[in-house]
Amino acid sequence: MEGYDKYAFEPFAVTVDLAVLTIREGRLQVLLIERGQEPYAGRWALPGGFLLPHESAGTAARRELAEETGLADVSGLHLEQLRTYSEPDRDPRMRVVSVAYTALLPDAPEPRGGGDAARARWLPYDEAGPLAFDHDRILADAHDRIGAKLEYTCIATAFCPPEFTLGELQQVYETVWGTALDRPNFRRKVLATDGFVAAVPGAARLTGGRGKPAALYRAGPATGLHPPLLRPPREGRP
Amino acid sequence: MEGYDKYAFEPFAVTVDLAVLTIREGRLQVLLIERGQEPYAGRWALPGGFLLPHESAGTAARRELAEETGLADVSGLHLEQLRTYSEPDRDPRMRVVSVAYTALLPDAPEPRGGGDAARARWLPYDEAGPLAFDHDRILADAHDRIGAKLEYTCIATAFCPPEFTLGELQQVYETVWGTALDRPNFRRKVLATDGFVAAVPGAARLTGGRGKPAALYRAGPATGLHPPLLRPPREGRP
DNA sequence: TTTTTTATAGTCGTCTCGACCATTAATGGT
DNA sequence: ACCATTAATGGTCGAGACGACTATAAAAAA
Repeated sequence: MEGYDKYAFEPFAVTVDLAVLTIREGRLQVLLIERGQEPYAGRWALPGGFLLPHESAGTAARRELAEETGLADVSGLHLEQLRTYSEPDRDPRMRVVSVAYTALLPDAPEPRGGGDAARARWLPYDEAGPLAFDHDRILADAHDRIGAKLEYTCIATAFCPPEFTLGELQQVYETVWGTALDRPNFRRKVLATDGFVAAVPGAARLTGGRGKPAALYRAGPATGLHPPLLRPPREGRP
Repeated sequence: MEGYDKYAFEPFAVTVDLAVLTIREGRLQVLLIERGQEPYAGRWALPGGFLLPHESAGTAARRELAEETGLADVSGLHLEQLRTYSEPDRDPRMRVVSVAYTALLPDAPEPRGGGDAARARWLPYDEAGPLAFDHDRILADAHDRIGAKLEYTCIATAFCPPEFTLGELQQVYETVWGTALDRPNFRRKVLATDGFVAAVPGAARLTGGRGKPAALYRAGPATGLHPPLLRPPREGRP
């Protein structure tokens, strides 16, 4: 922050990129848009765009999220800064520094193609082939971060609708981590963690299919998990 | 990343800011430089500077770290991106987007005033009065992040010299967290965590003052802590 | 020598967690 | 109507981790 007068500084273009994640059909899916022009024409990319002159990166991210998903109200969604990507050659045309954000959505409406005429769609995380720019890296970083934060925060509820069953919450963990969890143990842990979830008092229940109907819960006031809900250690020991 | 031709984009200045932390005299201290010019002339600020045209933020951060600390070799130091600050009014002169980094130093040489003629010094974290710009916020975020990462990573060794005692390692935790830990329990936990520390085979020992000499350890190959070393819960329950 | 200081070793009870098994309440098929 | 299936919920049991605490060892200071 020193040397304003001593050193010349280069102007950069600053953008935000969004890794918008949801769980559809039991799979982790990501919102992608198809690029219409070079470079990477025809390739899929994370949604994003330039910061407007008087916008912070967070504000720009929320604006882009609204535009790209077509949702009327994005104020309640979980939006979190991931990290900033600034490799000099990450955009072949010019110097672009991008602040990446991760957004978590509960339900998954088919995206109404955003402001641009580009196509937009959900794609399963593991099928999101090679993306444009360094977006593969950004997406992988987002997945890592979310997986880690499931352990010691309550963000799993951000993937769920306002009222959800413990089975749905468990599916979030299993889908993001790619591992199976023991249902009674998961239940015991979640209910023992103060403020994680709150039972819907009306003893309401949901009928999703067959089997005993499940009790409904809402997200609780807690944000952190103490002690954490640890991911089961990988089997293979190299 | 769409709309290059549709929307005009504003050029921004991009800087890096560094929260350089160390432990001196049993206290968490931060490297600060005194601003010589307006705005915030005479105030203390985090070191930092503009990205050079062909530099990534990480490269710029490491360069600034070397310049500011005067250390010959900063390649082994722990340097990690914290987050990006982009509020439109964070610098009264112009639009500046800053990528903040956290650096952890083992020993703490008195800083040789960097390239700029500004004064540089270590200051205890809790005495780092009001800083210039939004640097109070950045510094607090860095402290939060480091405190959290002590729980589930091995970064504590980044505060220690190449060879250290378990007592020194424990002091890192106690200083950053501001809590006392039980020595035998801390020892048991660290030694039980595979790859956290490795005993120096020569049965070497260090004489720091009185008392029984302690065995020396080096940082192990592990980076994560499974299960984590949880911070003791705060006493007051609001 | 005695006291002080710090490192290291060990104990014990509580709590958590993983791996199970059992029960309940719904659906679908015969 | 009956039974198999499915999923939620409830509970048990043993291993392990952790907090609190006591004891021993090895050095310097008094």
